[in-house]
Amino acid sequence: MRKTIYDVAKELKLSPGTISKVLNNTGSVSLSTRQRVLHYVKETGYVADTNARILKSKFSYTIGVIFSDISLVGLEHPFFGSIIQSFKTYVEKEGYEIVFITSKLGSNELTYLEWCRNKKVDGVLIVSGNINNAYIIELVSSDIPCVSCDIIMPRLHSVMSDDFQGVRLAFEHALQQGINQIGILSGPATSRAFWERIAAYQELLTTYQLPIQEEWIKVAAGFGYTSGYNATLDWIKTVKQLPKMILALSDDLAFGVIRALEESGYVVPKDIQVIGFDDINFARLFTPSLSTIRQNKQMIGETAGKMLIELIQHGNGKETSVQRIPVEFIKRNSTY
Amino acid sequence: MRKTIYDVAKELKLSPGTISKVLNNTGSVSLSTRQRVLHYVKETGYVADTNARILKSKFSYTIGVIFSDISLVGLEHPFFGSIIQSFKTYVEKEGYEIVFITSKLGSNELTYLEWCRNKKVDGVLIVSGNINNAYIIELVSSDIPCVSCDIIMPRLHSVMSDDFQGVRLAFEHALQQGINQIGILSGPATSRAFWERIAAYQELLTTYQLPIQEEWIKVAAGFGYTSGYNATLDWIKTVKQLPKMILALSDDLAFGVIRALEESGYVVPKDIQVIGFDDINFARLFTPSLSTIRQNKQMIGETAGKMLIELIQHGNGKETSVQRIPVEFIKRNSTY
DNA sequence: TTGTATGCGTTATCAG
DNA sequence: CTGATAACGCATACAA
Repeated sequence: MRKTIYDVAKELKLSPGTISKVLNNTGSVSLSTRQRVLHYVKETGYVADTNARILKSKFSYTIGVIFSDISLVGLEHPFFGSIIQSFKTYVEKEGYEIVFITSKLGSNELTYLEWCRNKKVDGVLIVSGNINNAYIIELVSSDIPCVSCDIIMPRLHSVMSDDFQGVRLAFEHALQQGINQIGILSGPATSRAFWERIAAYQELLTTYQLPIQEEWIKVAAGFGYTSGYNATLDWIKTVKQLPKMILALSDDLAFGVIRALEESGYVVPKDIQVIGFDDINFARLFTPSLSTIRQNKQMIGETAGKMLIELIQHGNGKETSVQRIPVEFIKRNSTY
Repeated sequence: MRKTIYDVAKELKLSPGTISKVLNNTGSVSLSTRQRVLHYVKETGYVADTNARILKSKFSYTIGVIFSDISLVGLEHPFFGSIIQSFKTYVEKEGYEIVFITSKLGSNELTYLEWCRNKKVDGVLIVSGNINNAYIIELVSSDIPCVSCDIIMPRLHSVMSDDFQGVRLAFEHALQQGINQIGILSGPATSRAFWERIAAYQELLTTYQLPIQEEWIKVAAGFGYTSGYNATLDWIKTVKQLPKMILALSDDLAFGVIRALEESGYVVPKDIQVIGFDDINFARLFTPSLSTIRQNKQMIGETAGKMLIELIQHGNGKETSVQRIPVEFIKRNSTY
């Protein structure tokens, strides 16, 4: 049997209450006994039972993670997977633990909020999810601190890349070379990141006084390589004239774009330059190596962790905020 | 406040004990009241408090996952990340939940076993870890069911790829073409998968009566692209004659091999054919697209889940076993 | 400052 | 078959 707080109390000839106090830094206890307890605890390796503790108190030192499997890739997602990892690393350093929220507990179907109440999670990271999902709305509307690194909603704190800056960097790289025929290939506009970048694209066109050409905005059916590939083939077939530079809104899409262009007889970057978005690991290994807008996944995850813990510990949490993490243009061989 | 078992007892004019019985399918209760309770519970959405439940019983319906961050990439690991994902999906379907074991709880340092005892995890998946790690040994030696998809130890059940078959497939592909100069590029032999494949390589050489040439076994310093690249450059510099086919023991390494060969003036596959191992997503997008030994990550994760749950529920668990999942040769353009 | 008592929400063991 | 009642291990308000 595991050692309980009663055991250590007995061995130290103290009361369980006193032990609890020094372990939680609460109440008042004399320095000498405090040290005696601390010392004993360290020697013996006693640590309070987590479940009993959570049952009794209102906190759990646990953070829930919502990862709606949009594309069913889950943890292997090249972008969100990294963010979760750095978030996890950060909050664990702070003594928290992460656990995936699943909308079912054993065999019971639960809403996210019910699940969180049941587990008494202190806060939740919404990695990705749908703004219109009723469960998400319910959760965000509750008193549980939430931070997201993908979606933006009222009463939700978000941390994500500076998408506008990303698109602007692509523009600047084009204009520097005197290129003003810039196209954009997006994934499904159901994703905030995508439509926000499209909006940035449109705004920048007018900023730089470039003609808006609807046919230079192409939307692929999915998020991955194949979608980018197919969309580009279709694009080539239907457009009067292709732009000189294409900004693909994810590296995966960009890979598809490039292959489709090549197979259609275009040379990248000579005929058309291509820029990706994300800078996933393989961007540099692709042929041609991919110029791209690097998102700082590590900082996004870490910042989200910092922000969430701050909200948990010092409350004042239900205002809307969006913190933007700078992106960076990485020049490789798919552009000049 | 959340609804408790007392509330539903009161509303149904029953005792809490009875409610508990029907919820847990234990003890005996009349069909009529059982149905009444079940119905009420479904209507009202009551679900028992997890922490109270775990506190009282000895199980938690929770599975711990150990993922020693060998290479610090964590969840983004292109191979293990996928396995965890499919494992997670499977066990969640069975009503279990996964949680990462971290060797610290709040601010306390714990051994894996202590951590598991504290959390009362029902079983653990050891995704990757070191055979000589004292914590791992302690855990595996305990009564807690463990399954691994990377390491092999006494009293541990393992499920992993059929590495011997993988190497054999590479050999067969070479011999089919009349090629008998086969080299192997490995990562650090601290990894079971690597040294096991090297052993298979050596065994197959004698099986097929090919001369053993020590200089055709090359060991890179790390696991990734750069390691493969550097090792290959070094290889080229020091070897009398390169083999006609190189089996790289991971796709990442293979990418490095190919780039190094190309930069040294060799043409892949004309001069030298290269085969990878894993079939990560990017393998088909590399140039040339990578022929590789595909590991069935999905089945590994699922099988591990199935096996672990079986052990949890029907015990009889502390024998050593190794279940091998078939691999598959995927022909692409880095070989003929 | 320390100890005692009660409750957190369950499950399980008994009587009835 | 059903209902009290006692743990489970801890935290906390309160009494000493």
